Amino acid sequence: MCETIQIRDAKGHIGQKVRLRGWLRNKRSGKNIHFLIVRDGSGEMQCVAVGEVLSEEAMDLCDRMGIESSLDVCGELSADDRAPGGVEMQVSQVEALQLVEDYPIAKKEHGTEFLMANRHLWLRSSRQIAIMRVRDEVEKAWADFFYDHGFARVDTPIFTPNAVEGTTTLFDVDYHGDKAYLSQSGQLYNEATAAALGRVYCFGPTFRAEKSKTRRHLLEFWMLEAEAAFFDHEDNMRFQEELILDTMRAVLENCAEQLAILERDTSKLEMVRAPFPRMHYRDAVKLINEKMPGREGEFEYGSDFGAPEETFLGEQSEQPLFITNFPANTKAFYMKRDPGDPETVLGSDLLAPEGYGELIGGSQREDDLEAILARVREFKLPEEAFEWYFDLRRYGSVPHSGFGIGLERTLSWLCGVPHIRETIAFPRMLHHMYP
RNA sequence: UCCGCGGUAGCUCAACCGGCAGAGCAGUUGGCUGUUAACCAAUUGGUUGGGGGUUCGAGUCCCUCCCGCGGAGCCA
Repeated sequence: MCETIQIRDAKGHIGQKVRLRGWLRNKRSGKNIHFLIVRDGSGEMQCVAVGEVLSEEAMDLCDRMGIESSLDVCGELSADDRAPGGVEMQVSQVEALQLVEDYPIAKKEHGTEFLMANRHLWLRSSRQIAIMRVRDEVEKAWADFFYDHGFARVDTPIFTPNAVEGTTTLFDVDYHGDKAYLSQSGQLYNEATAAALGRVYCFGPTFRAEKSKTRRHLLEFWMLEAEAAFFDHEDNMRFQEELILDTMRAVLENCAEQLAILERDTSKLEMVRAPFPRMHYRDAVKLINEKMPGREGEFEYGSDFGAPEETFLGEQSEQPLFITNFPANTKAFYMKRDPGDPETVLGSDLLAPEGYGELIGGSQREDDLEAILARVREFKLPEEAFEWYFDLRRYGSVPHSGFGIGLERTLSWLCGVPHIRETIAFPRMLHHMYP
């Protein structure tokens, strides 16, 4: 038996007889010849089966083998321009692990409903495989980036005892008689671990029970949240710029093939440069009221931007855009007020270019005990639940900042995928939990 | 939750003013020595989302429920 290889390594085995194990992506047949397109997860290979070489039984097997049959083939690899990818296999031996005759997903178009109901099979398509590869690349890039910058990954709990924000909808679960909530952020815990390790981040699933039904919302999504002691608002934004640039570099360098499958216009990514433009909330409101088609003069100072405003602002520039200094009453209680502009906070949202929406939300945190107590009271939050958090302001409080970045939204932008449901293997959406 | 659109063959869709429910793909059978979503020919396949109503007659009109899609709201 010859050596089993992964298709991605095929170019290094030209002239050798090798073995592939995988699934039949597609098949084209002529008299006495079958072109088996084999997929093994790492790539695709055209395997040519001809009657002159194979037994009658083997040719008959190829004839009966349907799309997504699992198979085991051996043969010599040769360079051939007629093969997609430039390398093909002359099959000398073929075995089916399982013959499939009725694979539900056809080669032609399908609707969203059908594909979502068959998400477990849809994942086998080239486009979905490409997106999952980019996702893997981004996760690796993030892990490397934070490690290289001295951040320790300290994961935060998913069960949490209370609602951090009064207005937000959380999923509740029975915690042996007590009510617990699924985490919507590890931020407060990050502040505790940052006081222990200096620079930390957590990365995990985040749950939001809002009844959002849009192309950029999931009920369960993955968020990376970073927190750094002694970072101020400016340090925080500069660090976010570095993260975005490094993520983009990793994807452009290592996922060119995937971006090509996704037909992503990479020139749009290549032109991204730091520093990203920064826009004061007040100026963003002014811009919307002066320039946004159909909404001139309609936007009220003091409210948060909706999806159309975010899209409009994102489209104003080819660079990611920081919106800073939101009015304090629209943002979370822990954000520090801007001493030079006390109605606003030292926080920023980073909007992706091309209208892909908000990627990052970050801020410098309020580090003064009296100020944060006042904010908790102002927001009518249960003080006793935050006692441990106030301790962080009682024992060695320091200026610190952090941010959260959504993995799926980052992928939507990098991959040029308009709907977030394709950026996670099994999306959890409003009224949609199967498979 | 609200607004809009939709549900017809396994899949993607068509069916004019209410008048015999149709095509492409898939499947099946046959053909083709190099295909690139292979191609060519033939062929199978229907409780038109469920329930109720109007009508001589309903995929089509009305009521109602269910499901999906797009958007809004909501949303560190």
